[in-house]
Amino acid sequence: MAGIRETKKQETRKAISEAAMKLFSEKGYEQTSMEEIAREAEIGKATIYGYFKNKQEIFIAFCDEELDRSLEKLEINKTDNKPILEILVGYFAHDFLFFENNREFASHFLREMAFPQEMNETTREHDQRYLGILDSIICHGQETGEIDPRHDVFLTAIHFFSLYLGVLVGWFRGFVNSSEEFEQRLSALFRQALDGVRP
Amino acid sequence: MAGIRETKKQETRKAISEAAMKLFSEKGYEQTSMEEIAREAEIGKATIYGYFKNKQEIFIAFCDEELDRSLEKLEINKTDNKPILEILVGYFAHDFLFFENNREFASHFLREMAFPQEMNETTREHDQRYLGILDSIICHGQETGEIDPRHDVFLTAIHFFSLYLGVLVGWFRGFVNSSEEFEQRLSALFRQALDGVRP
DNA sequence: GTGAAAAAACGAACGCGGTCGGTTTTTTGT
DNA sequence: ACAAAAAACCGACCGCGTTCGTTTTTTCAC
Repeated sequence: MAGIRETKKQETRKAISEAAMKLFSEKGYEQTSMEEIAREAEIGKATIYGYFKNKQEIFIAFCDEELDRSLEKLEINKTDNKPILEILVGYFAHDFLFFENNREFASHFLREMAFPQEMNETTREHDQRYLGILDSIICHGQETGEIDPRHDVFLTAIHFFSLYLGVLVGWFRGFVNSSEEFEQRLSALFRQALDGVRP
Repeated sequence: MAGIRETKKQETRKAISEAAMKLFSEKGYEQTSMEEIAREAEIGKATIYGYFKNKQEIFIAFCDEELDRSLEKLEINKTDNKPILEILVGYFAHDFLFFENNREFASHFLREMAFPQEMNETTREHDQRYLGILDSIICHGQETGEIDPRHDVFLTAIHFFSLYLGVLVGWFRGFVNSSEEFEQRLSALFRQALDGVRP
């Protein structure tokens, strides 16, 4: 039976992933040791390294799943007939929800996402997927005539994403303190982006 | 003589700082151990912890000095009579120089700066100083009539800073690969911010 | 079935960041 | 001048992430 090994391997991987997820959620990333994860998954500490390159990678895997779930939801209700400003704010506000509920995770996650130590395939995939959705929102805006079609779609997507990132940083640094304030700032910046700041 | 202790203390601190700087530059942050820093500074490992809270903080101190030097230069030649776009791009391009020449540092530094584990006084000071300069550039733009004075100065400063951050992230993720490309992207985004993206 | 090769699991050990307790050096007060 | 207080210093140690070498389990040709 060529399947037994493979099945067991997948089970072990899942056990590690779930153990880590549980402990990370309960006590935070730093406060969870590899030994505890191993104990929870009922395997030896060293065995983990056959499945994940290091502790950080277990965390990233967890975040990836979370992000996947998050992106799935987003891809569904993007065809609304709302003004572009609302769609964009809604998109990022949804994204922000996860960060707000998992501040410690968010810090780790964004560090890795914004300034990765090494770019791997998964990371690149996420980039593409994330920016792809943004692109389609911008395109939609061009179709409804809310955005000038002469503007490069990718560049414009980057523009709005940058503003989101800026507000996120503001949140981490204590300039923004609630989700209401978050959306408000984001709206204000997006309006500037749409209308420009020239007289 | 109340001076002997103080003098020696300063000397030791400097020795640690210089030893760390030297080793970080030579072999990178991760590859430099506290023991090596201690050996280079000709003190015991534990002594370092009387001067710096942890390894990260030695690094931050180094970056702070570098940033100070960088900001000093910037504050001087801001009264040029160039168009606002050029001033802004010049401002950030100058900032980027340091990152480009110290990529590994930059990654660590920006992680800490954008998503700090804890906000301390020094960090807040830098925020204020950095945004203060940006504020004054924006004000200058309002005076020359290039920026609508009805826009909030702080918000507009955040806007341009966010775009800079976005391009930086792009650089780290491999979307931007040279300082020329960097300035080009930045200019394009700034132009969008100035003129808006509506038809 | 059987035995050898391949894969997976893991106990033991390593390296490094960080801490503790005790010793030495400097300052202070008389 | 000299003890007592304070500050600086450091050897030894701890905990954790990661690696190594060995043992156990699985596979598969015969």
